[in-house]
Amino acid sequence: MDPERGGQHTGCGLAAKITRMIETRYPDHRTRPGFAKLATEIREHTGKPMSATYLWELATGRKRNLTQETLGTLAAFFDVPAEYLLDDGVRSRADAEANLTVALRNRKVRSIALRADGLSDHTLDALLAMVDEARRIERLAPVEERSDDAAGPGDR
Amino acid sequence: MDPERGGQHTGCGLAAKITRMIETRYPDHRTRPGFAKLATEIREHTGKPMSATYLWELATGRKRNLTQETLGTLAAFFDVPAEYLLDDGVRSRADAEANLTVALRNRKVRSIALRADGLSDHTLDALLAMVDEARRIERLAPVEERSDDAAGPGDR
DNA sequence: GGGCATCATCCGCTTCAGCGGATAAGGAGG
DNA sequence: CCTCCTTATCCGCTGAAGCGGATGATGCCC
Repeated sequence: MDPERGGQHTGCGLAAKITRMIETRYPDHRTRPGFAKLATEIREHTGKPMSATYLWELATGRKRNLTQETLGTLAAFFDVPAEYLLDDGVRSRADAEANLTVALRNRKVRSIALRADGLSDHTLDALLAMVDEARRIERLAPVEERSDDAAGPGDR
Repeated sequence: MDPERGGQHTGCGLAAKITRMIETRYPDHRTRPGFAKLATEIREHTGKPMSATYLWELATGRKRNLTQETLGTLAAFFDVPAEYLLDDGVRSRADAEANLTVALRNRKVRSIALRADGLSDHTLDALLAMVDEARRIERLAPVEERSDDAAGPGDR
């Protein structure tokens, strides 16, 4: 059998998310479709296959290791980012920085990130210093970043 | 086999990503480990199972519909956001925003984006000008930014 | 009451993600 | 030369993802 490796079992999360997404999409639980109807709706709406049984298994936590395809189908139908459906134990450290997507709602920050890509390391260091200095001037709290990478030379 | 649903086959992407990630992590292709060694390394580094055969199948495009667990293992080892590994056809509309995560593979760009958040508009403009100037100096192509999502669809 | 629809739940099946254990080819070292 | 290690590639298996088709229960209409 496959024991939980983390010691912290992370199973029930996905089922709750599915249930919540259903409830969100159909707030009136009197007219809420059952799994059969819902599956049909998903199939027609996304063009991808989806069965009532499987939806039930997901909502009750019986199956939780989805494949990309299923993940995409659900994400498309409920219109949530696919990453939101990723099981809680799946995210890597790099994903923690996906929080940063939040920061990027600011359009200008986004532009800066996009344009900084591809610059030389040396220039990036200079920019980094500038932005840090700017934070100091504007009296913002310094950003804490974990720095533990061993050999991570610039990709590309 | 699997009938194409979209008419647009999106298969080769993942294999290329895997290969690129390997090449990125081991730039010297003379000392680059084979799939067997690599699998062992992944296993020891992440604590999750991974087989050499499967790695090869992924890198050659033979298998492409990963489950969350495998996705997480690879994302953790290569230190990329799990969503980056999502196959190209999987992303929902809500994911468009996260496209930019690709640019954020570069660690320093990431830092800059993180720290730029919260700064005043006026400071951001200054930074934007600087980074644009830096691009000019380094003779990088100017970044074209599409302004398509001006009026947010409302979600998030 | 009897029909008809939909519900949640289950059982059994097919398909494929993922792996173990071959195989042959390419070095390094004796 | 032969042996040992690692490589890429393949074959065949197990287990689980995912589905089709039961089942009984509930509610609506006649």
